[in-house]
Order: sequence, then structure tokens, then C-alpha cells
Amino acid sequence: MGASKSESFSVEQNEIATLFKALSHPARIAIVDYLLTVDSCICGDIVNELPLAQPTISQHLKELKNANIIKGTIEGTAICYCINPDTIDKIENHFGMIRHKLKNKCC
Amino acid sequence: MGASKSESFSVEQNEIATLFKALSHPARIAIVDYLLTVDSCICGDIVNELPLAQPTISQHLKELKNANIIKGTIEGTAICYCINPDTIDKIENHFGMIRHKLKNKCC
DNA sequence: TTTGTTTATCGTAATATTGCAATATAATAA
DNA sequence: TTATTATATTGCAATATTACGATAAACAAA
Repeated sequence: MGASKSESFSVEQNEIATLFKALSHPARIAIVDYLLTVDSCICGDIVNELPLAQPTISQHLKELKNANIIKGTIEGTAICYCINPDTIDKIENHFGMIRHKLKNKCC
Repeated sequence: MGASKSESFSVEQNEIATLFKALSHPARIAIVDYLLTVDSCICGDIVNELPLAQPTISQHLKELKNANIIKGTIEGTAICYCINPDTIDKIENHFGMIRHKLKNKCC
């Protein structure tokens, strides 16, 4: 095989795995890092910042956007991308749940 | 190509991406979920719990272990796997940093 | 209109991941 | 010793991801 058996798992498990997958590549972490250091941001800035070709960065941005980790608004010719705080909340809540359940554990 | 250009990014960016990658598959999320619902845990339990073959689960456990998300201690013939709270801390701290930097943002 | 600027998409090669049957290993029990 | 039990490893096929050149699309400026 090779395809992951996602239908065997719950919707919640697939959703959170999809969020983590979007963050599972150093280029996408670097994009998020960069978005956090600048006030406004356009894709071109990222192309100059990272050692990857423009189509590659566009592809990574698309994956972050599909996962709702960033959102982009059109500003004339450019696109202003920024972090979506709601999705950050969602991931933080997941860890809050883990932390809560860990409290009652031996290890 | 196809190999990710990890050498182009910082050690920190690669480290956090590796943690997220370990959590980027629904089966591994399900394993973490299951470890949080039982007090002690052995691999065989997980094989009975998830709709995947034993070698597949063993492989997923190995990836979680390599990423330090779980740790396993030998208990006779079986292995007792449990969550590593230190790694959960590490990921939570990363989101703490994101949250902190988001505070000073427009969006 | 044409030109330039910015971002997206297509096509494809290289590489990585997923899943499992078969088999191996390690420890215990008989 | 020979089972038995629990987990790991090997090998391979199917699929997914990554990266980028070429090209397209969308829009502004001249």
C-alpha cells in the first residue's frame, strides 16, 4: 500500500493530524516564523527570505492555507498572508487536553 | 528532487518540524489518544485497538519513540509505552512563543 | 495595447511514507 | 530443550511529498 488508512480513524484524529502535517516541514515552520516577525507580509518577501524557488513557496503557502493556519487577503497585485489565530487556538486546546489527561497518569 | 532541503533551515525549525511530523498521521494521533486513556500500556493492546497490522503499529510506535513523544520500558515480554511529558512541554512552549508574538500583530 | 510584477498551476523527477506478509529476535513457560 | 508470546525488522508495492522549470493568470502602469 502507501495510502494512509484515514477512514479507519475518527474525524477529530484526522483533523488534528492534518494540522500537524501542515506544520511538519521546516520550510512551513520558517514561513510561520517569518510571518510572526513582520507586521504585514506578501509572498514575494518570503521568496526573498527563504532559499526555495517561488513555485515551491507558493505550494507550501497553499498547504498552510488549506489547513487554515494562515489566511491570505489580496492587496492589489500582492497577497497579504498572516497567521490565523483560531487555528493556533485549536492546536493549543489539543495540547491542553493532553496535559489534562496526563495529570492523572503514573508516568 | 523530492528530498526536503532541511539543511537550508535552522536546527530549531527542523526540530519542531520533526515533532509535528511524528504527530502528522491519524494512526499516531490514535496511539497517543489511547495511551492517554489507559493507565499502563503495552503494544499488544494497541494492535487490538487499532485497525492496523502489528508491523504497521510497531513502525508508528518507533516513529513516536524516535521523536521522543513516547517512551517505552521493557516489562518482561511486553513493552510499556507512555507519553513523554517533556516533549509535550516543548511543543506547548513553541505555541506559547507563537501566541506571544501574535499579541503584537494586527491580524 | 504592451510591459512588468506578483502569485498560481502544470508537469515531472527524486525521494519519502504507508501498510503488510514474512521473518527475525527476545524473553518467558513448559 | 521446545513451545509460546510479544515486539522488531526486512522487503516490497502503492501512494504521497518535495522541488523546480516552464508557463499561465491577474492586475497595474506606461
